[in-house]
Amino acid sequence: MPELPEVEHLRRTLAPHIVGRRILVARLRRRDICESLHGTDLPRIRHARPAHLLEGAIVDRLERRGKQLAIVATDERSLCVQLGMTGQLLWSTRGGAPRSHTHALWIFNEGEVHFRDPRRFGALTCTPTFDDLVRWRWSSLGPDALTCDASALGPAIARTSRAIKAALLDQNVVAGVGNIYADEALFLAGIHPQRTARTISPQRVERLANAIRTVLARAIKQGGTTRRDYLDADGRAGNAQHSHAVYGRAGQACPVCTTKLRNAAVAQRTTVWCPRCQA
DNA sequence: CTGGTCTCCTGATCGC
DNA sequence: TGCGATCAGGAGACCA
Repeated sequence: MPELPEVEHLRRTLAPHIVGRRILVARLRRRDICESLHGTDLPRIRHARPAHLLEGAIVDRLERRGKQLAIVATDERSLCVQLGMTGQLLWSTRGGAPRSHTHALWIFNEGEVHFRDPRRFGALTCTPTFDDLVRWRWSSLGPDALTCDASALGPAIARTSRAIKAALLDQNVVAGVGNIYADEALFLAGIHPQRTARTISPQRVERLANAIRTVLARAIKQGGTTRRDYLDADGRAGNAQHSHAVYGRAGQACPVCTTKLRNAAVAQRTTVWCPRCQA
């Protein structure tokens, strides 16, 4: 997905188009990408009705936690969007035929929001209130990576024997870090991705927490990373991919010490690191 | 509970 | 040009 910076940039580009405006029509073109938690105590009811998808509602705000984005209405109905690997929320003013793989759309007086997701790893979750979303979906997430400091990160990794990279990718440990920014943050902190999480010293944990915030904040400023699919609400690609230190640069020179960057699978994910800076 | 592996799906790219 | 293999930014299900 889109990791935290991409979702945050999407939130910022989508908000001006829809906050304060009424959703006239909500259409779900593929039911299996949506689940609704309306009307009962779980676990999950599919076949959301248009009202569950905020039809008739006025958008009050967009909330983000980690990589998840919620559209919250003034009547508290909420719709949580997970972008998966290839999800997009695109704003358009022309009412032409939706692009391929558009699974849901919301029509406003001023334009439309289309949810596209070719690979369909994304999902929509509808809840009667924002509190319900937090309770059922967001309460198990770790601290938001953009604001997490050592006091939040330390306890989260203190007892796990997993590789630190695997821990960072776990949304219940810290919310918002994915494969790209895990590698970038570990590089900036000088920590080997295979290092056992609980053996990292408090000083290094502090350095890692700082690195995570730094890397994510920088990427947000650059509009996120676009490798292939990511676009913001206005259809624009990001620019953060041009300043990655290690991600996507296996075999090339380390930007700090010029050692050849190594790559291997860690936690089943492509991982790149500098064998010298991250000993 | 924990941690590792598998799997869902489409599309771009690469080597033959 | 065509075709199969491989690889992608995620995360929930399943298993030992």
